Amino acid sequence: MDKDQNVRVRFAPSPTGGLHLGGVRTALFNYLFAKQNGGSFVLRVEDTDQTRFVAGAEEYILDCLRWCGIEPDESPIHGGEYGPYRQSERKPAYREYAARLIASGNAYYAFDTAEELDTQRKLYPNFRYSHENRLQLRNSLSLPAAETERLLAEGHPYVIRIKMPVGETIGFEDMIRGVVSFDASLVDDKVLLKADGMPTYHLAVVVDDHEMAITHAFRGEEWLPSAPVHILLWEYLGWRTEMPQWAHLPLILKPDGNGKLSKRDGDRLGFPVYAMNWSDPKTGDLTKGFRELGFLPEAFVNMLALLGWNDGTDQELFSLNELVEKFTIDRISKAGAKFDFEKAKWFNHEWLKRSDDRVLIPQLNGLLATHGITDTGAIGVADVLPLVRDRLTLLTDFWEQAAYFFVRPKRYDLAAVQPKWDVEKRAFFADMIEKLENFAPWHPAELESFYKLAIQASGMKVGELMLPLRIMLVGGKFGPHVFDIAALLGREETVARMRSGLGAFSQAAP
RNA sequence: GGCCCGUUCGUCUAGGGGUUAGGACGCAAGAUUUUCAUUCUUGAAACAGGGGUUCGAUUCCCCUACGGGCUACCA
Repeated sequence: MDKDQNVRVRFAPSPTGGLHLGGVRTALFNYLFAKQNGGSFVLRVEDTDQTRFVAGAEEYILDCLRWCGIEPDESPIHGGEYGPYRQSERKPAYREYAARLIASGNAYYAFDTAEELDTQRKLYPNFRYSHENRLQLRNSLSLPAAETERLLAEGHPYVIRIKMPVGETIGFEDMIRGVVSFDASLVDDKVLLKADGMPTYHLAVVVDDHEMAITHAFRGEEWLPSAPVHILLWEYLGWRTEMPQWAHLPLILKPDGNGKLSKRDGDRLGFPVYAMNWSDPKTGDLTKGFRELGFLPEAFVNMLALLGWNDGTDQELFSLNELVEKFTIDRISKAGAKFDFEKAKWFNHEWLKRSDDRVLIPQLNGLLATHGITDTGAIGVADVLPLVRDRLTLLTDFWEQAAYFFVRPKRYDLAAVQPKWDVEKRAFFADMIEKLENFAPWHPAELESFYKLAIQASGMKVGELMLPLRIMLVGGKFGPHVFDIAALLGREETVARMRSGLGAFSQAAP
């Protein structure tokens, strides 16, 4: 791979909906390679098919990339020297090049209707529009020139197809897979320009990559079979020496069973497949995203990068900057990888443990706000975070791990207290509440020894009196050390919670 | 069916002609924690099969099997 100063790498999604895991990873690898080589990362929108264009999708894609820390150098929104960056705005160019291909004899007009092609497909199970049958079909190769002229003049709908050669082997060197070759006569005459005048991906990607001076392109492995068509177009258009270097990335597969990971798998197995929430403006359907589930972008990016790439050491945790520094194409694996949500959560746990408080606090305040807490009062997220951070896998776990610092327990895990609750314990707590009202200093260690001494004096077991206290303060059998909690809650709040807890326990099992 | 790509623990993977085939997730056991987690330690767990080449193949070659992708006027 060259360290060319003019490296230009593009990511060209179709804006038809949310950005799928595979899409984000493709974008990431494109970005890493561009940055590593001091080049430009270009976001181009392949909105070829107007009927499938979804409002807001373009901004959504950009937001997802930004959340991941990827800022394009050029895009429909940023602009740039090579614009426009929307395929729909580049329409005239495609027609022109399609015409050029016809003139050079490498493409032809085809007038076959959808029905006619359907009939062919029913007649011949393995129908392919190719050199084997193109002379029997209705196109400018089979029809007399005059007839073609007439059909065009009368405005009959037509498509333009590439004329694949016979007996040629088309090969190229994939940056990941090495030499890949195809027998051109086995590839069909793909449509390049549709009846509506819009290009198919095949024509568009070649023309756009050329006009945008793209030097390297990472795309999913599903594109490998159409590579011969693209190579031929680069050649027929006279640009073969300027063709970008390609890397076909292995696919991300379903965790169970077989096949490509799809949006449905997420719904079915209970994990997101999109980076961020996406609500389809047409159907109103909401597809959940990693961000909203409580993933940190650092963890998301890290997880994605390690799905099919590693640096050859045992290191698994990488920041985006480290990835830029260490990324190498030759360490991308060739085989598809099954997505593992458990591992994804582990990455998040690790990133949560090592993220700076200043990064987490605003996000956690945002989380509290979604639960209706806009003013945390005397105790802030910053006070609570050190106590619970190691217990978090997702950012959103903060609510169940720490909500009791901000809101008094609404109900108690009575089942855990009831069986062993008795008059003696009730008396102990009544007494303890009184004593605590005057106890100082209000620190975890002092509170703990004071409490334990009182237990000893009562003759009861320590274990039996710790759990009820915990449940009074937080409501259940969870949370950090109970005296840390009491210390942070403060005297007034601790005593108040003990009072109402004592009331509830006594009522349930007097 | 045809074409293309692939195949190391359940999963993500390291390795590479001679290794006790390494790590991570998950799982199991133990320790710590008078809650629940975290953490720590330990354990079970893999080279798809068959032929070559070779003193020696998991590693290189071929075949088979299996998996995946593509086979649209979708990208």
